[in-house]
Amino acid sequence: MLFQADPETDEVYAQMALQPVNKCDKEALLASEMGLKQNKQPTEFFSKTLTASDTSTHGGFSVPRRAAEKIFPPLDFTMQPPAQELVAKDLHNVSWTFRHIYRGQPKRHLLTTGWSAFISTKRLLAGDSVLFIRDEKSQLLLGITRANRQPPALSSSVLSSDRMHIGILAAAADAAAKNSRFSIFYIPRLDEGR
DNA sequence: AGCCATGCACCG
DNA sequence: CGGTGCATGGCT
Repeated sequence: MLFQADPETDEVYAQMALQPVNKCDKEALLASEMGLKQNKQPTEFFSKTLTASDTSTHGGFSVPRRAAEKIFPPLDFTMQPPAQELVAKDLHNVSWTFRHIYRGQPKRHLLTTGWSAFISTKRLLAGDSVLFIRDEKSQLLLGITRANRQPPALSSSVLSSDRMHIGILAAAADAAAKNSRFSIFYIPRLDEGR
Protein backbone atom coordinates (compact mmCIF):
# COMPACT_ATOMS: atom_id res chain seq x y z
CA MET A 1 0.00 0.00 0.00
CA LEU A 2 1.26 3.44 -0.87
CA PHE A 3 0.49 6.77 0.74
CA GLN A 4 0.48 9.40 -1.93
CA ALA A 5 -0.42 13.00 -2.62
CA ASP A 6 -1.86 14.03 -5.93
CA PRO A 7 0.68 16.38 -7.58
CA GLU A 8 -2.13 18.53 -8.97
CA THR A 9 -4.62 18.84 -6.13
CA ASP A 10 -2.24 17.79 -3.34
CA GLU A 11 -4.92 15.59 -1.88
CA VAL A 12 -3.74 12.62 0.13
CA TYR A 13 -4.87 9.16 -0.83
CA ALA A 14 -3.87 5.56 -0.37
CA GLN A 15 -3.39 3.25 -3.30
CA MET A 16 -3.79 -0.45 -2.66
CA ALA A 17 -3.07 -3.28 -5.03
CA LEU A 18 -5.32 -6.24 -4.34
CA GLN A 19 -4.29 -9.71 -5.37
CA PRO A 20 -7.03 -12.31 -5.52
CA VAL A 21 -6.10 -15.48 -3.66
CA ASN A 22 -7.55 -18.94 -3.91
CA LYS A 23 -7.87 -21.43 -1.08
CA CYS A 24 -4.35 -22.75 -1.69
CA ASP A 25 -2.97 -19.33 -0.73
CA LYS A 26 -4.89 -19.15 2.51
CA GLU A 27 -1.86 -19.98 4.58
CA ALA A 28 0.19 -17.22 3.02
CA LEU A 29 -2.66 -14.78 3.60
CA LEU A 30 -2.86 -15.66 7.28
CA ALA A 31 0.90 -15.30 7.60
CA SER A 32 0.85 -11.82 6.09
CA GLU A 33 -1.97 -10.82 8.41
CA MET A 34 0.13 -11.92 11.36
CA GLY A 35 2.98 -9.81 10.03
CA LEU A 36 0.74 -6.79 9.78
CA LYS A 37 -0.39 -7.14 13.36
CA GLN A 38 3.17 -7.37 14.61
CA ASN A 39 4.18 -4.32 12.59
CA LYS A 40 1.30 -2.32 13.90
CA GLN A 41 2.42 0.85 15.65
CA PRO A 42 -0.14 3.16 17.22
CA THR A 43 -0.09 5.99 14.70
CA GLU A 44 -2.63 8.51 15.92
CA PHE A 45 -4.33 11.08 13.76
CA PHE A 46 -7.11 13.60 13.58
CA SER A 47 -8.77 15.51 10.81
CA LYS A 48 -11.03 18.52 10.79
CA THR A 49 -13.03 20.19 8.07
CA LEU A 50 -12.00 23.80 7.95
CA THR A 51 -14.43 26.48 9.13
CA ALA A 52 -14.76 29.96 7.68
CA SER A 53 -12.61 31.40 10.45
CA ASP A 54 -10.00 28.66 9.98
CA THR A 55 -9.47 29.75 6.37
CA SER A 56 -10.05 33.49 6.68
CA THR A 57 -7.04 35.77 6.59
CA HIS A 58 -8.26 37.21 9.86
CA GLY A 59 -7.61 34.32 12.16
CA GLY A 60 -5.63 31.15 12.72
CA PHE A 61 -6.64 27.55 13.08
CA SER A 62 -8.81 26.50 15.99
CA VAL A 63 -7.59 23.06 17.05
CA PRO A 64 -10.14 20.71 18.60
CA ARG A 65 -9.04 20.17 22.20
CA ARG A 66 -8.89 16.37 22.17
CA ALA A 67 -7.08 16.41 18.86
CA ALA A 68 -4.35 18.72 20.12
CA GLU A 69 -3.88 16.69 23.28
CA LYS A 70 -3.74 13.42 21.37
CA ILE A 71 -1.52 14.40 18.42
CA PHE A 72 0.62 17.38 19.30
CA PRO A 73 3.62 17.28 21.63
CA PRO A 74 2.58 18.26 25.15
CA LEU A 75 2.86 21.94 25.96
CA ASP A 76 4.86 23.29 28.87
CA PHE A 77 2.07 24.62 31.05
CA THR A 78 4.46 26.51 33.29
CA MET A 79 4.85 28.98 30.45
CA GLN A 80 2.34 31.83 30.21
CA PRO A 81 0.83 31.31 27.81
CA PRO A 82 1.85 27.74 26.93
CA ALA A 83 3.17 27.72 23.36
CA GLN A 84 5.53 25.82 21.11
CA GLU A 85 6.63 25.53 17.50
CA LEU A 86 5.18 22.65 15.51
CA VAL A 87 6.78 21.20 12.40
CA ALA A 88 4.73 18.95 10.13
CA LYS A 89 5.71 17.40 6.82
CA ASP A 90 3.29 16.99 3.95
CA LEU A 91 3.47 14.05 1.58
CA HIS A 92 5.79 15.96 -0.75
CA ASN A 93 8.24 15.99 2.16
CA VAL A 94 7.80 19.75 2.55
CA SER A 95 7.99 20.96 6.14
CA TRP A 96 5.51 23.46 7.53
CA THR A 97 6.04 25.19 10.84
CA PHE A 98 3.23 26.57 12.96
CA ARG A 99 3.04 28.40 16.23
CA HIS A 100 0.91 26.34 18.59
CA ILE A 101 -0.47 28.37 21.45
CA TYR A 102 -2.97 27.66 24.24
CA ARG A 103 -4.87 30.74 25.26
CA GLY A 104 -8.21 32.53 25.31
CA GLN A 105 -11.19 32.53 27.63
CA PRO A 106 -12.11 29.74 27.79
CA LYS A 107 -8.68 28.34 26.93
CA ARG A 108 -8.25 26.65 23.58
CA HIS A 109 -5.51 25.37 21.25
CA LEU A 110 -4.70 27.53 18.24
CA LEU A 111 -2.27 27.48 15.33
CA THR A 112 -1.27 31.04 14.44
CA THR A 113 1.99 31.98 12.72
CA GLY A 114 2.54 29.88 9.62
CA TRP A 115 -1.06 28.81 9.25
CA SER A 116 -2.15 31.45 6.73
CA ALA A 117 0.86 30.67 4.54
CA PHE A 118 -0.22 27.02 4.56
CA ILE A 119 -3.84 27.91 3.72
CA SER A 120 -2.93 30.20 0.84
CA THR A 121 -0.19 28.00 -0.61
CA LYS A 122 -2.43 24.95 -0.62
CA ARG A 123 -5.39 27.08 -1.71
CA LEU A 124 -7.63 25.67 0.98
CA LEU A 125 -11.20 26.85 1.46
CA ALA A 126 -13.80 26.35 4.15
CA GLY A 127 -15.15 22.84 3.80
CA ASP A 128 -11.79 21.32 2.89
CA SER A 129 -10.15 19.12 5.50
CA VAL A 130 -6.74 18.93 7.08
CA LEU A 131 -5.28 15.74 8.47
CA PHE A 132 -2.62 15.57 11.19
CA ILE A 133 -0.86 12.26 11.77
CA ARG A 134 1.63 11.42 14.51
CA ASP A 135 3.67 8.53 13.16
CA GLU A 136 5.61 5.90 15.08
CA LYS A 137 8.62 8.20 15.36
CA SER A 138 6.43 10.98 16.80
CA GLN A 139 6.90 12.96 13.61
CA LEU A 140 3.97 15.07 12.53
CA LEU A 141 2.57 14.44 9.06
CA LEU A 142 0.14 16.72 7.33
CA GLY A 143 -2.37 16.07 4.58
CA ILE A 144 -5.42 17.67 3.05
CA THR A 145 -8.60 16.52 1.35
CA ARG A 146 -10.59 18.99 -0.65
CA ALA A 147 -14.36 19.24 -0.52
CA ASN A 148 -16.36 18.43 -3.59
CA ARG A 149 -16.52 21.92 -5.03
CA GLN A 150 -19.03 21.06 -7.73
CA PRO A 151 -21.46 18.40 -6.59
CA PRO A 152 -22.05 16.26 -9.68
CA ALA A 153 -25.30 17.13 -11.41
CA LEU A 154 -25.55 13.58 -12.66
CA SER A 155 -28.87 11.86 -12.29
CA SER A 156 -28.73 9.00 -9.83
CA SER A 157 -29.76 6.64 -12.62
CA VAL A 158 -26.54 7.41 -14.47
CA LEU A 159 -24.08 7.13 -11.61
CA SER A 160 -25.83 5.99 -8.48
CA SER A 161 -23.88 4.78 -5.49
CA ASP A 162 -25.35 1.34 -6.12
CA ARG A 163 -24.08 1.19 -9.67
CA MET A 164 -20.71 2.38 -8.44
CA HIS A 165 -20.56 -0.60 -6.11
CA ILE A 166 -21.65 -2.90 -8.91
CA GLY A 167 -18.77 -1.58 -10.96
CA ILE A 168 -16.27 -2.23 -8.21
CA LEU A 169 -17.61 -5.71 -7.66
CA ALA A 170 -17.45 -6.39 -11.38
CA ALA A 171 -13.82 -5.28 -11.49
CA ALA A 172 -12.99 -7.47 -8.50
CA ALA A 173 -14.79 -10.45 -9.96
CA ASP A 174 -13.05 -10.02 -13.28
CA ALA A 175 -9.67 -9.80 -11.58
CA ALA A 176 -10.44 -12.88 -9.54
CA ALA A 177 -11.50 -14.80 -12.64
CA LYS A 178 -8.28 -13.97 -14.42
CA ASN A 179 -6.28 -14.22 -11.19
CA SER A 180 -4.88 -10.79 -11.98
CA ARG A 181 -4.21 -7.76 -9.87
CA PHE A 182 -6.33 -4.63 -9.61
CA SER A 183 -6.03 -1.38 -7.70
CA ILE A 184 -8.38 0.63 -5.58
CA PHE A 185 -7.94 4.18 -4.40
CA TYR A 186 -9.05 5.44 -1.03
CA ILE A 187 -9.49 9.14 -0.30
CA PRO A 188 -10.08 9.50 3.42
CA ARG A 189 -13.01 11.49 4.81
CA LEU A 190 -12.00 10.78 8.34
CA ASP A 191 -14.11 13.27 10.23
CA GLU A 192 -17.41 12.73 8.51
CA GLY A 193 -20.26 12.90 10.93
CA ARG A 194 -18.19 14.39 13.74
C1' DA B 1 -5.16 44.46 4.48
C1' DG B 2 -2.82 40.95 6.94
C1' DC B 3 -1.98 38.97 11.27
C1' DC B 4 -2.55 37.92 16.21
C1' DA B 5 -5.16 38.23 20.64
C1' DT B 6 -9.43 38.19 23.40
C1' DG B 7 -13.95 37.16 24.92
C1' DC B 8 -18.84 36.47 23.85
C1' DA B 9 -22.26 33.33 22.80
C1' DC B 10 -24.08 29.50 20.59
C1' DC B 11 -24.59 24.62 20.43
C1' DG B 12 -24.04 19.80 21.63
C1' DC C 1 -21.38 23.07 31.09
C1' DG C 2 -17.46 22.54 28.12
C1' DG C 3 -15.75 23.48 23.51
C1' DT C 4 -15.19 26.36 19.64
C1' DG C 5 -17.04 29.42 15.91
C1' DC C 6 -17.15 34.05 15.20
C1' DA C 7 -17.04 39.02 15.97
C1' DT C 8 -14.18 42.43 17.38
C1' DG C 9 -10.10 45.21 18.59
C1' DG C 10 -5.16 46.30 18.43
C1' DC C 11 -0.97 46.44 16.05
C1' DT C 12 1.92 46.58 11.96
